[in-house]
Amino acid sequence: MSKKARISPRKSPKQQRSQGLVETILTATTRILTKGGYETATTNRVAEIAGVSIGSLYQYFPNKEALIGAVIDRTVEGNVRKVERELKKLGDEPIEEALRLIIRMAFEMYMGNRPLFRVMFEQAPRLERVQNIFRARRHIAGLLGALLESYGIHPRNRELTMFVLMNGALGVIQTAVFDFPEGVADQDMIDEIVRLVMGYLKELKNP
Amino acid sequence: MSKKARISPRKSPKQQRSQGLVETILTATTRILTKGGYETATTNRVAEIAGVSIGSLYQYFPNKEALIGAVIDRTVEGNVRKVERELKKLGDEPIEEALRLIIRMAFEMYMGNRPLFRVMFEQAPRLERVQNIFRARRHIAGLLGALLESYGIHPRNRELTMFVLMNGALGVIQTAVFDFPEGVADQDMIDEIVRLVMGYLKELKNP
Amino acid sequence: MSKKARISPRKSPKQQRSQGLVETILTATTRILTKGGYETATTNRVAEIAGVSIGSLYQYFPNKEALIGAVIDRTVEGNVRKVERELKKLGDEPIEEALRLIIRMAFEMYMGNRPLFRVMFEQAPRLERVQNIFRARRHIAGLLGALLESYGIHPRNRELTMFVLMNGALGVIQTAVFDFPEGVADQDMIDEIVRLVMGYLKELKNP
Amino acid sequence: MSKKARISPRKSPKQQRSQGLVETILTATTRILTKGGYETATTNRVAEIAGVSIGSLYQYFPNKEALIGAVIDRTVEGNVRKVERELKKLGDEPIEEALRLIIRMAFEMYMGNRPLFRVMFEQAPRLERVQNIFRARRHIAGLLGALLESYGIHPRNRELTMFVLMNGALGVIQTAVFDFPEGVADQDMIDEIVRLVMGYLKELKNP
DNA sequence: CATGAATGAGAATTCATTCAT
DNA sequence: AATGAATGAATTCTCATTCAT
Repeated sequence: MSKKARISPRKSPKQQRSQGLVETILTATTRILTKGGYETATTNRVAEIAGVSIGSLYQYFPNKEALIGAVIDRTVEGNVRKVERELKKLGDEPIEEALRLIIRMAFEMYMGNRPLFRVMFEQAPRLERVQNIFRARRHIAGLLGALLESYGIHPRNRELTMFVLMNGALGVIQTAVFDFPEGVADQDMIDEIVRLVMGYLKELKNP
Repeated sequence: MSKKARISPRKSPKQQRSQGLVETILTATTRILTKGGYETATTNRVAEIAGVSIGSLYQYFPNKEALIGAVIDRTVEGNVRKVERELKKLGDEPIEEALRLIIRMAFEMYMGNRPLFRVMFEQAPRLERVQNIFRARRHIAGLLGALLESYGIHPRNRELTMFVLMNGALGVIQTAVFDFPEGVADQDMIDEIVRLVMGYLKELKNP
Repeated sequence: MSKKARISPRKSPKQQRSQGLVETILTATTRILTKGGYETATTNRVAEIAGVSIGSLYQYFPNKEALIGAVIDRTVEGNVRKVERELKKLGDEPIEEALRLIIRMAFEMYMGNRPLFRVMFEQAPRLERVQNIFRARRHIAGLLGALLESYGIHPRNRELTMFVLMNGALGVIQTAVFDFPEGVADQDMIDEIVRLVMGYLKELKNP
Repeated sequence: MSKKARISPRKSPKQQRSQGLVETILTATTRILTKGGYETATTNRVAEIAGVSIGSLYQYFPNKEALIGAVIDRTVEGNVRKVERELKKLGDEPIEEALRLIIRMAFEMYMGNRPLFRVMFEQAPRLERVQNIFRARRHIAGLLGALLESYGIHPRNRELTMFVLMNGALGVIQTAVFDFPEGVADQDMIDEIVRLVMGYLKELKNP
């Protein structure tokens, strides 16, 4: 039995019925993953919760990896779209305020999906999905870079700068999601991350 | 009969022979984990690679979780000790230089153990080892806090500050470990993280 | 996740194929139990003998206990039904003759299933099946009590009387099954048990 | 690895130390068997409880079967001796009273060792120990036969009579040990068994 | 003789995947 | 296409037994 299986969906479902099926399955998988983690997400259970036969599941996902991978992709894409939407909403607020809004959004996004993020982080490597995740991050970094330019900030090495800025902030958020320091209010945490980012930006100007 | 199995080693190996055995098993596990990830680390395989019978393995680790947990603990402890050692070596260099040294050390530590860190981050939650990991982080954060104080830096909320500082830097490093930006030299990355941290510290003084 | 596993069948087999499967598995288990005792009845062996995959076995029995338990239940129920059938056949023969028929039936039932009865007695306690067995015994005791009443025998404490009568007779039969006295004909043994029971009944009348 | 192992002790221990060792091991085994049943009586556990090394245990018992077998033998022998002692104490009481005393003794013997008797009944067959048990029963049946003769009772087929008498009474007692009827006093149960036996004896005289 | 660390065959159970209907 | 019963390789873990010290 070959373990080297395809990771992309077996067929691109074009008919409505299939579309719905795929959607149902992905939603069920996401829910199970969110509730019980990877261990509880057996293919049979997914099919059962989705109200679909296990055979049908395998009609659309050649194996479990493809299924989990699709969930990750869908989640990542959804998040990217959400960020894009929020960025567009931004008006002419001062840079610090804009960053605070973005950071709060990220904070809430992670906090609201703790278990799923955990699974994503756990399983993405095995599933060769990390690249997708990192591509998404780079995409968002690009958007943020443009935002900063619009505020007149032109780092020497823009890619590197955005990498540090974004992953610095996310590093704090991610850890906070798992091990939030006692006695600290969410708001204070967000303020502090803003400080980290603002300090970095100032440092770039006057090193 | 409790199915909630012990997570600590079954017997504390006091005799030389056993000491060696435990060591051998942990080393083999680490190697397998490093090479092939959690999925490849079956208990039988560990025993085989360690050149030990499966029975002996279970003589010292009541179940697989305890084994993996022990590996995580051992690694965490080793890292903590290493950091402590490096911190002691620090002399009277300017603060920026001290931070650079510490950041480089962390950078190299992660880079040199990529796969193991991945497994640790993956499995720690299931094994209730996260607390150990975070405790270790907090311990180091405390040491770093003391270091900063020795440089005359007295944050208002020291715990929160150290949390942000440390996890901000580690966030960049961790991501870099998995997705290093192309065309960037290690040295540049380290410099940039130093900038992130220094900017944050200055921001604390003059907000 | 409860480790206290279900003891009842995992799914109630409604389709013909499954019905047959469950039947096949139970029959195979009974045969193995009869031939080699509990120790030889490994789940894998049962599956093999039944010509069924081990997976299928676990599809219908959540664990080994449930399997053995089902065998015991099935056997007990079968025996009860058999006794009921025989009791119905009874006509207007004199009481002694009626008892002789019943005793002979019990004698033959035990004799024909020696090893299975042994396993049942061995494993029933662990499997919490004893209650079922004793309930069955009490049920039959009730039927016998009614029979006696129809012959004008009204013991003071009917439950106790039936307990002694029935288990007295069964005690002899059970031992005989394992250690039949040499030089004694089955018929003589049965006659003697009838004497034991008749003597007891007379004693009740004229103590 | 041969499963057909010796069942008799590996060596007959003649030295005091060994005698004590064997005794200690048998006692520990009995205790474990009594408390937790056969499943809990692993050889390693027996050795531990006995305060003896597992190696020493195997010095005196070639395998587990021999160990359990020895426990059964010892228990059976002890019981036989106890019965003999009690029988000797009997004076010139009327036969019914003598029988009552004996039955009460048997009743108490079983009641006081429920779990051990259960194990004996379970494991004896596998261990080819049944013969010993039945031999002991026959021995006691012989003594009881002599007792009856001393009361002027001369059954036609003495062996068969004693078989029925003894196993009839024991059948009631054994079942009572596991499933005592509610609302019945021990004393009443014993009286009823006496009635069963007395009725049988009368039946022998005037059929 | 005693020790107890070491052994490894074998048992129960799971779950991704297939395929006859 | 859909179904879900059936499959069986693979995994964890136990415990009787051995043998070097």
